Formats: sequence, structure tokens, C-alpha cells
Amino acid sequence: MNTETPSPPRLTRREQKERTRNALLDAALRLLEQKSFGSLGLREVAREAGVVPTAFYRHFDSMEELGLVLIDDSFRTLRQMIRAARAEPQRPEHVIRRSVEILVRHIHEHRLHFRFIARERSSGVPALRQAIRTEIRLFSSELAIDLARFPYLDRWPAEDLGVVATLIVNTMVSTAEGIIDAPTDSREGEDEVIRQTEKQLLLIALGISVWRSP
Amino acid sequence: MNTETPSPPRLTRREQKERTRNALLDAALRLLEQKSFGSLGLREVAREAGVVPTAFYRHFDSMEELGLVLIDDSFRTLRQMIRAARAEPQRPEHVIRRSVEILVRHIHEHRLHFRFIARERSSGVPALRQAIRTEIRLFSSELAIDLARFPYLDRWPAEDLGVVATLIVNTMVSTAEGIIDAPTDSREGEDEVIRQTEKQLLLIALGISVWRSP
DNA sequence: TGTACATCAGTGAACGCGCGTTCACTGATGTAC
DNA sequence: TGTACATCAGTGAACGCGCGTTCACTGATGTAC
Repeated sequence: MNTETPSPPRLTRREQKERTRNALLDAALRLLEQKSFGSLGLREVAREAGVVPTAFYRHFDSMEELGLVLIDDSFRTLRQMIRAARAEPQRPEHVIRRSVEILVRHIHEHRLHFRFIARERSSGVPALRQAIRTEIRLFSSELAIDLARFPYLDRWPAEDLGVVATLIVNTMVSTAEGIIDAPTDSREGEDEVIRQTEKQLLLIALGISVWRSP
Repeated sequence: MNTETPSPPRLTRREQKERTRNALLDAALRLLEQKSFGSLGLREVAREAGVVPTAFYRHFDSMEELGLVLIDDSFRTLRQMIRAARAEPQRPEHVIRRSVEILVRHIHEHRLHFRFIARERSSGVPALRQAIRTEIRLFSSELAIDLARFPYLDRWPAEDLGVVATLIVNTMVSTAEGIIDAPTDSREGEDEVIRQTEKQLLLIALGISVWRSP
């Protein structure tokens, strides 16, 4: 005898709605592997998500709103990564290697998010571009604060810390782009990118060590 | 009495064709200020250029072909800039300031080209992205050769020169993006970008001066 | 627990529109003699 | 120089298609009693 109730509602209305919403977001992310957000259509996303076009409007007012949510999600996970990285104790001589390692792992785990951000950072959709710029600037500021915790750097003027932070973030962004575009199967291109990034960061660190603010 | 022939053909067929072709390229560049190439339509470009959609096919097989021509044109003028810059004698202590100055002037003179390149560098149209990446890589290689002319650097391994060149080019790309997005009227944002770039390049130069290849 | 009603996520038809591409054409420019 | 023909850049009508958005709907889930 089957003791389970015959056909209990597996999902509440709320859960089902959440599920469809995520299906739409995931569908968009998947399609964004191949094309830019500006040329991505509402019907296209709905089709990929397996719902009828009009269902889209139950979740988002427009494609732009969906795009902003994607940006939000992308940076949320990125911030989680940073928080985790900050929490673990770092021996100074390993900071570079370890930071690059964490970044690379995170890129692999959130490849689609990173690809989306990298692509739309300079895109033609003003609202998205603006939102991403703001997040990256925020990110630089936080890095500047982290830098100020290092001995010697703690006496630097905020402006110079900002300049250095921006340079480091730019380098990290290039790294991300390099890894995203490297073919998934071969690890060679990726290892090359990693070595190059480490050298670049080392060069910057050396520059910092002899810097005298003009 | 009018001594001029009444209605001589002002333009040969060839010249007229060239003119329309340029009108199409210019129209596309103008439209690309507001949107990405991937979402730019053939009819849109023809309309902006003042010709009928079908006339487009007399000049390009597809939008993609037009895009590749735009990339070609953009980098052609960039290479002219570099050649001119290389020709003038540089005193080492002014290299950074002078290089940034030249770059900034060139960006102003070819704003639309730069905006296009900056936008499509990470875009969703694979053929264009690929073409731009190739050009930028070429550009880095040339810079690496230039670097090898400096005393001290001439004894560096090619790989390390490449790493440094890439870092410098990345920084210059960021600068270009910053200047392109700064509002045209106010010079404040732009001056800030310039100062920041100079500091970043100086930091890199300092790093170079104490670098020992591991 | 059972019933009667409200809510609302997802459906399906319909709309007007701009798209890329085809085709036969026109008339000014170019060329051969 | 003049004439007769060839070339071909740009035209305009037409096509089928996918788009974003509207609307009235359905039927399962939620709620009040």
C-alpha cells in the first residue's frame, strides 16, 4: 500500500514561480555565450527557457531588467569569493599566487557570469554598461582598502592606492577575459595566462616597493 | 556667356561608388556610438547613409564584411600614429608623458573608431572579436620590440618583454575606454584619467627597473 | 476536513513592424568604333 | 567629335520571418469559512 498521498503539490506556487524565473535567467546566460545582450530577444530567452513569450512578463518588465538582475547575481557571487579570500590568512610572499588561484577557480565555477560581465562591460546597452562600471569601481575601492592594510602601504595617500587598485583590477579583468576565451579542453593556454598574470602582478608589486608619490 | 560646359560629370563612376561606400562605413560608425555591432542592421545602416537597402550589396556581402573593414580602417590610423610617434626622438624621462599625450590626441581625432574597437573587443560577434584580438596582439608584439631598444631592457628575455608590453597595452586600452566614456564637454574627467594613466605607467616603469626575471 | 471562491503563473491567438534578401528595372557613365 | 552599345550603381516592389506587446483565457494553487 502506498502511504504517500497520491499527488501532493510538489511545489508551492511561489516555488514554481521562482523556478521559472531562474529558468529564464539561466536561459539568457546560456544564450549570452554566443551573442551580445543587445541582440538577445525576449522570445529567444522564453523559448530557451521552455515557456511561452508572454510568460516572461510575469517575471520581468523588460529584457533590460533581466540584464540588471544578471549583473547583480554575477557580482554577488564575486563578492562572496572576495570575502572568503579575505578571511583566510595570507603570507605576504604567497599573496599573488594565491589570489590568482582563487580568481581562476571562481572564473571556472561561474564561467557564464564572467563571460557576460566581460562582454557587456563595454557593450552598447547603456544601463548595463553603467551598472557594471559602477560595480567594478566599487570593487576597486574595496581592494584599495585591503591594500591599505599592508605595512608601508598604510601610509600612502588614498589617491595613489586607488591608482594601484585600478591597475590591479584591470589586470585581473584581462586575466579573466583570457581564461574565458581559452578553449575549455586544453589547459595550456590557461596556464600561460596565469603565469603572465602572476608576472604582471609581481611587476606591479615591485613598482609599489620603490614608489615615491610625486 | 558661360564658358564652363553646362553639366560635366562631376564624379566618375568609380568616385561615386567610393563615396557611397564611405557613406555606409561612416553611417555604421555613427550608429555604433549608441549600440553594439551585433544589434546593428543592414537596413539601418543604409537608411543612415541615405541609400536604399539593396544598394548595400553593391559594396559589402554582409554586415560582417563591413565590420571587418571598419576594424581594418581603425587599426590603420592607429599604426600611422605609432609610426609617427616612433619617428620623433624621445628623451627617456618624457617617454611616458609624451606617449600618453599622443594616445589621447589620437583618441580625440578618431573617437568613433576607438569607441567601436573598445566595444567590439569583447563583443558577441566572433569574427570581429577575433580580428580585434589579433590586431591588439600584433600591437603588443611591436611594443615589445620597441621596449627591447631601451638600454637594460635589451638583455631581457623576449617572454618577459611580452608580459610587460601586454600590461602596458592593457593599461592604454583602459585609458582609451576612460577617455571615450568621459563626457565630451568637461575636461575634468579626462585630466583625471590622464594623470592616473601616467602614474600607472610610472609604476610599471619602476617595477621594470628592479625586476629580476625569476 | 470539505467547500466555495480568489488568485495568478502560464497559455495561445493576434497585431503591426522592421528585418534580410530576391528580383527585374532604370538611367547615367563608360567604351568601342 | 558623334553614335551605338555595354556596364553597373542605385531603385522599388515583394517575400517570408521573427520580433515585442496586447488580450482574454485556463486551470492549478491558495485562502476563508
